Order: sequence, then structure tokens, then C-alpha cells
Amino acid sequence: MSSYPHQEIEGKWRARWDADGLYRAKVDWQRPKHYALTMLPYPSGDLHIGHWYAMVPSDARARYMRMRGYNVMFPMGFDAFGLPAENAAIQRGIHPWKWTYANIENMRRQLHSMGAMFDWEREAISCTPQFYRWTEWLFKKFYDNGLAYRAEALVNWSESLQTVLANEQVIDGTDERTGQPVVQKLMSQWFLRILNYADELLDFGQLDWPESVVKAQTNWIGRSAGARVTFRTEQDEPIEIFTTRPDTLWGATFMVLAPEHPLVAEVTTSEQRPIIDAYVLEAAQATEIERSSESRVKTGVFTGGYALNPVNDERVPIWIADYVMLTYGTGAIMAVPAHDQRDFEFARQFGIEIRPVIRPATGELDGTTMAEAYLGPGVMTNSGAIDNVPCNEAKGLNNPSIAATIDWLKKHNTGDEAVTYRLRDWLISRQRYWGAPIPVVKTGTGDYESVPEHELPVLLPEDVEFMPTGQSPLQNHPGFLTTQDAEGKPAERETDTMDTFVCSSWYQYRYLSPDYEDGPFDPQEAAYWLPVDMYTGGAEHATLHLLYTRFFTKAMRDLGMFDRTAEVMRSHERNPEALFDEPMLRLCNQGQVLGEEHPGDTIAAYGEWNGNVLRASRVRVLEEADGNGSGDVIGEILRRTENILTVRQLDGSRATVEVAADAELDIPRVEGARNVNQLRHHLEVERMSKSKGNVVNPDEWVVRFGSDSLRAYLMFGFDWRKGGPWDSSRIQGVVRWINDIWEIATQGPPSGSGTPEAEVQLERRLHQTIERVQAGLENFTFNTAIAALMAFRNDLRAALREARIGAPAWESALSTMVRLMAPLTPHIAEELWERLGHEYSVHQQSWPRFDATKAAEDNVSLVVLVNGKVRDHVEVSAGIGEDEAKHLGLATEGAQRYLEGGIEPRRVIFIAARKGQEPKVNIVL
RNA sequence: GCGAAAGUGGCGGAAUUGGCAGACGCGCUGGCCUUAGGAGCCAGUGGGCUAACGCCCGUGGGGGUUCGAGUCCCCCCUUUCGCACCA
Repeated sequence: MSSYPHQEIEGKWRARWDADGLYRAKVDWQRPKHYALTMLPYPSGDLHIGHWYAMVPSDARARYMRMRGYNVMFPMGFDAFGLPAENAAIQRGIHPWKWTYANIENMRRQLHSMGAMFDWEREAISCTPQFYRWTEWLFKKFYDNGLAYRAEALVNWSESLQTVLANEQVIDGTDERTGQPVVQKLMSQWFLRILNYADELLDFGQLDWPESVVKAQTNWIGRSAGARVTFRTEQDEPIEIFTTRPDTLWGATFMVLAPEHPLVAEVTTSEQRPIIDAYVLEAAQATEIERSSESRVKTGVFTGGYALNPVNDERVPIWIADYVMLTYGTGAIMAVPAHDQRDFEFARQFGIEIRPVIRPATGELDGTTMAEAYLGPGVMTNSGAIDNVPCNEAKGLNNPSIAATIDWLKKHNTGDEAVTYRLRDWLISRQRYWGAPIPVVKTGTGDYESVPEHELPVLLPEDVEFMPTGQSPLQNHPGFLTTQDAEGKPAERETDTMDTFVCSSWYQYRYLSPDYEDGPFDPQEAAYWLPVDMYTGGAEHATLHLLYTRFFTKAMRDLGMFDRTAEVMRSHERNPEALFDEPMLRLCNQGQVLGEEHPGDTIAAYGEWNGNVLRASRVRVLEEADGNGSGDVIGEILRRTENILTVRQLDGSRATVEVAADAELDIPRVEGARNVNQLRHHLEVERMSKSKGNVVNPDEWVVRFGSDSLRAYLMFGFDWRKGGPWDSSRIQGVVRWINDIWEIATQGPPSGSGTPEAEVQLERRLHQTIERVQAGLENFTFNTAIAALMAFRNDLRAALREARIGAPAWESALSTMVRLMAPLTPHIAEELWERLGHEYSVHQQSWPRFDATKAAEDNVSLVVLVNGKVRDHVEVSAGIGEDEAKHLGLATEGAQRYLEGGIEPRRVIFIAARKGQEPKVNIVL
């Protein structure tokens, strides 16, 4: 029994593939193209099992597409700007360049061991000047065309880190790394006008994307249709409000401004000023957590000022409250407590009038007795011009009452139909060193102008000093700061750099031609390869990267960046229409591999009790053979914090054990000197992280079982879209499979001649396998593809044992099976292909053709059901007709048991055999 | 609160359009074999009743549609994720 010698074989073939450039993807207009893309990794230093999990199936599918006859490009690169490199520089004095490049080198090596068909000649690294030159160039084009601008905005400021944080780095109002609170601070920042594209981004018509991502983006964009209405203060200043329910304007009994609203100071009376100032200050100082943790209790203060409601010239009091956000709509609302729940609660709390303006079918509402706001349909009442107009539950102009109100507002020039979005323009500036510089200078007059194209890229200076405060060293670098404007006058360079999501918004285009110097990408390449056909990656990017990159593509299209590409397409008779609207046509999200669950050590601890704590002078880790043992505390370690153990004792109670510094430790699995850190505690299923100690290192598994086994396990052991906890024991199944295939395929064909029956049967199984493997690769259900191959392994073994298969039939079956395995387990497939006497390379072979007639069974078993329950089976020929099937079914013993005594079935239903299913008769009594 | 996805043996997971629930694998049980291993081979393995033929129950819970429901409809529970005072 020889097992698959992966050490000898896998490295050998990877070297050959590299030497031959087997995976170079070259433009070939004679062949159909397929651009397969998997999200590029951040070079954190170590390739994680999660990278394997994400990339291996993408690779398998790219390989499958290649065997289907497509010219496939499958590139790889690194998203190499970002905070960790800078933190390493601050903490350990390593320059971000060095740290990043060392990590990339290591990860390239690790990626290589995966045996994926990456085209390394197309590798793109976002922190190289040849890449970020074009990131800057794109920014410049956006800026010159009004898609980038600078403005003051409330941003996330971390006092402890002394820096602005990206929205995605803020979780529940705290910094995701340190858990320190983040406050909102007004700062001048750079934005991209993603809002210009809000409506187009809501159109997913061209995309085959998961419904969940479409929904998440739709919600994130958060389009609401309604009206803008202008109220006036008593000082005759306009106050614009946005509402989705303009029809309830006649029911407005107060207004609320966001505390930060610019008109607050103006409308506040001197009497109210002290408490208003206090409230504004409090709101400004509150962190996100505080503001949202104040449950749902409404707070607010009356300004003393009034505004005039344009529909009825009524005076309505103006309040401020922090439930109104400056960043949404206009930062001011009209409050209609009768028909809005938040306004209702506020009015009840502060004793403000509640005035119903919708009369439900059930009768007039009474504002003094209502228990909650009324949101349903009815007829408008107390509403002047729109009295008696029906109001339904439709949104926007589809609702007659809203349409009537908007007409009225337009006629009286005091409001109009309007749309607002939850989405904000994209804040891309970061006060950090390790990012693409924003290519802008500030002139002597304080204006900003973009750096001329021929001066790009603005290079990151290498001679910089990193501050422990985290302040960007660019701010203290005279050589970088000092420059000239377009007229040659002294100017100051912008020190902010771009969010790394800007780099990843267009990297799929840089892959086309990573060294191209005349633009972000070579139109000759783009014309052939674009757009991306199949994109895979994590669902956590649903509202970030996946939205940003759609925006980028649309903006690039509108700035004419694909015009030349379209010309090239036309010259090759490819119609460019609609090909630049979306970056990636099809998307599939994988799940996440979580850490492995394992129990903590069971220990017996001996020592002295000090209150509730056992001071242990001796701790022994029990092995199964020890039985329960004896000790002052016996049980499983649930937690360990330094030398304090939490132990679940045999009776279920918890005990605390403090391990003395000089305690005697007995840990059988550890040789030599023992240390309290070696005691294992119970590990729950959680995301992998270094601090939890549950990280799975793919390299170890490659060394142990080989790359193909690890690839196969990652594809077989999980529902790819779902993910789940790593489980080391389950890898045995695929290791056995690989070894079995090795043994079966290398031991030579069975001796003797075959019988036609056995050979036909084997061929039938083979074609059933082709169909199932193919379906698995098409649909990203890799687990079923490998299950089919394992089942075929079982068939081969049974055939070897029982049946007579001649050498030609045997070898033909194996050759086909090896081609089916090639996308999934490329190394062993290549080796076996050679050993079966075929020419290099299996990866250049075409995919086996499925033949339905060969897969069909001649004889099938007719399933006999009585009242829908299986009662018998009978062998019949595959093409059995309805009458014969009913006849045979009724005659079976299983059916007759229910028909004794001359019972007549009420109905007999024949269910013809469908693909992969047996025919059935259901006898209804 | 809103939105999305999910809930199937001891475990990971299959089940195409409503048509034999549990493919394939892990684990477990029994047997065999051996140069004793982190092996290998053969058989069995949803639960219950039965000497057996068989029968009953079974896809989170409860109703419904249907000859037939893991799958469709209604209500409820649980879990995970996203958004969260969105006017």
C-alpha cells in the first residue's frame, strides 16, 4: 500500500508549470475569454487558511473554464497600503516598504504552494509607484472633472490614536483595534461624489450577484422619495426640511433641528440660550456609543423660536433634538406627531399638540387619546387644499395625497419633489503616511489645484520619521511639503493620503497591464479581457469595496477612460455597448473558516485553599487512561488568564485555581520544561485570530498531506458559501480519497479481459460522475463535485474486486477521471496523466464531454407508493410507459397488502422518471 | 426596530422544477488482515416497535395547500449577519 508521495510530486509539477509559463494569459481574439478574479489579499505576512479557502475554489473554477475552452486570465496581487504597515513602523522601527515587501515575498511563496493558476506576470501591488501613479492619476481626473472635492465634514476622530478613522474601522462607536471611543469631529476632508451615481448604483439589471448583496447595497444607498419644503423663521430666514410625507404638512405642530444645524443660534431666544448651548455642547461631546446607548428616550430643548408653516401660515415652535441628524436630509424636520412614531413620542414627552390629518376608514382620530402614531391609509382631513384627497400606503407620487401636496407646493413656490439618500459622499482622505498621496497642492491663496499629469506620481518620501503619536510623518517633511503651484509660486503639498479602498476600486484594471506607462491600463488588453466575468470574495465587502468599485467603473466610463478600449473592441467586431457599466458581471461570496473547537485540558490540581481560590503547588494534566484521578480541584480548564485558571469541575461547578510560580507541572504531551502557558483552555468556535490562539496555518497541512489534500478538504468539508469551523479530523476523508486514487491509478489495469456488462456499467458511472462534477464546478458546490469523485472511487474499487474490466476500458475511465480531478487537485492529476501515458499537460486538455445516453440506466426500479408512502419496488426497463407501470405497481406485494378485500384505489398516479430519478406510481386509497 | 440569510442524524453536509430524506465524508459498532499505523479491507450505522415479514415516527414548532411537502403558503421560535432615531 503506497500513499500519494506529495513531497516528491507537487513541487516538481509547480516548477514545471512555472518554467513553461503554463498559466500565462495572452490576448487571443480567436478564442473566447474568461476573466476570473478573486479578491486580492492584504499582505499581513502570513497566508491564512481563510485565503486558501477563498482562493482554491476560485482557482478550481478558473481551471475548469480553461478546460471548457476559454482563454482564462486569473491574476493575483496585493492590496499593500494601509495601517498595519505603519503601525509596524511606529512600534518596531521597520520602514513600511520593508515590512510590506518582506510580507509579500513570504506570501507569494505560500500562495505558490497552493498550485493555483495565477498569472504572476500580471501581479499588481498597490503600494508600488507604477500602481499608485495611476491611483493618483484617477484622483486627478476625478478632481479636474468635479467628482472629487474638499469640504468640512464630521469625521471619526480617535483621541487615543490621534487620528481619523475610516467608517469601517469604527465598530459601535469604538475603534475596532483598541476598543477606545471615537468622537465626531469637524475636519476638512477630501470626498468623491459617489452620490452622483446613487440612482445608477441602484440598478442591478446587468448583474448576476447574490440577492443579499443587492439588498445590502440598496439599503445602504437608502433612497427615499419625498419633498423639500421651505419653512420660514420669524426672522424670515428659510428653513428647508425634507419629508417623505408632505401630505401630512397640515398636521405639523413643531419643528426639530439637529443640534449642529447652522440656524440654531439664530432662532434661539436669549431666554432659552443657556439651556440650548448646554444641550448643543453635550451633543457635540457625546461619543457615538453614548448617543446611541441612550436607548430610545427622546431628549430635546425648545429654542424659543418659531417658524411659519407654508401651507397654513401657522406658527410652529422650533426645537432641537439629537434624534435629528445633521447628515441626513437637510438636518431639519417638520414634526407630525399624529403620523410619525418618533415625533409622537417626542410630543407626548413634552406636551406638544398631536393633530391628526388622516381619517382612517374606522373613523376620526383623537390626538389627545391616541396611543401611537397612525401610519395607515385614509382620507386627508384638517388639510386645507388637500382635504378629502385619499391617502394610501404607496410611496412618493404614487400616493394621491402626496402628489396633490407636491402640486400645491410647486404652485405656491414653497417646495418641490425631492429625493435623499442615506449614502454619503465617499470620504477618502486619511491623515496617514502609508497610502497613495492625494496629488494636490495648496496655493498661496489657499486654493487647491491638482498636480500636473507629467509630475505624477507624487512619490512617498522614504526618509521619514514615524511619530509615536501616529501623526503622519508627511506633515513634518519639508522636502515633501514644499512645492510650487502651476504658476511657479510657492505652494504646499497635500499631506493626506487616500483610503486603501481607492486602490482596490480599480485594481482589476491594473492587472490587465501592470507595467503599462501610458495610462491606468492598456486598451489592447482591456478590449479583450473586460469586464470581469466571475468575481469571488467575502460578503463583508457588500457595502464597501463592491459598491466603491461599481462607482469607479461608472465614473471612469463617463470620463471617457474606456473610449479607446471601445474602439479596439469595435476593430475586433466586439460590441462595446454596456460593457463598461459594471466592473464584475457575476459575483459569488464565500463564507468564513472559523477556528476549531477543542476542549481544554482536564487537570487535577493540588494545593491550599485561600478563600475560594486554590493556590496550586502541583497541576497534573490527566489523560484518558488516568480515569478521574484525585486532587483538590479536578476538571476541564475553561479559561486561563496568566496563571489563573477557571476550571469546570466534574459536578459542573466552577473553581478558580491560581498556579504558583514554582508549581510542579505535569503535562504529558510536552517534553522537557513545562510552563503554565502550555495548559490548554477550552476554545469556542470563533473567528481565527492570533490572540485567541486558534489560527490554522495552511503550511503545516501542506507539509503533512500535500497541497491537493488541503485543497480538496477545503472544497469538500464545507458549504463554500457558508463556511464553518475548521475540523482537523475530517481531513482524513480526502486524504484517504487521494491515496486511494493514487493506488488505483498506479497499480496498472486489472489483468484479464472484460465483460461488456461490467464495462458498460463502469462507463455509465463515469458519465454520471462527469455530470455531477461539472454541475458542482458550475454552481460553486465543490463539495458535491468531490463527493461524486469519491463515489466513483468506490465504483472503481468495486469493479476491481468483482467485475471484469479490460485494460483499454479501465485506462480510458481513469484518463477521464483524471481530467475531472485536474481543476480540483492539479498536482496529482498532472502526475497520473503522465503515468497513464498521456502528453503534458492535463491542464491543457479539454473537459470530458458528458453523454446523457451513456449515463442512463437501462433497468430502473419502479417505486411503488401507497398514499405517498414507499411500499415496494419492482425492476422495470428505463423507458416504461404509464399503463404498464400502473399495472406492475398495482400487482406488487407491497401494494396488494393494501388492496386486500377488493379495495379499489381512488386514483393511481404515474410520475415519469426525470433526470436522475426513478419512475413512481402513487396508489391513492 | 428594519432588512437579509439560515435551522436536516453524534458531526460536516446532500437532496435539480413539489416526487424513495440523510448522497459523499468524519465518527462510531462488528468482523477480517497485518512488518502494530496518525494504517488497510469488508459490513453496518436517523429514532422507536418486532423473533421475523413488516409497522410507526422523523428535516426548529404549529396550522394549511397537494395524490405527494425539507422544498409552496400563513403564524410562531431560535441563530448569524448587515443597517440602525433615515424624517
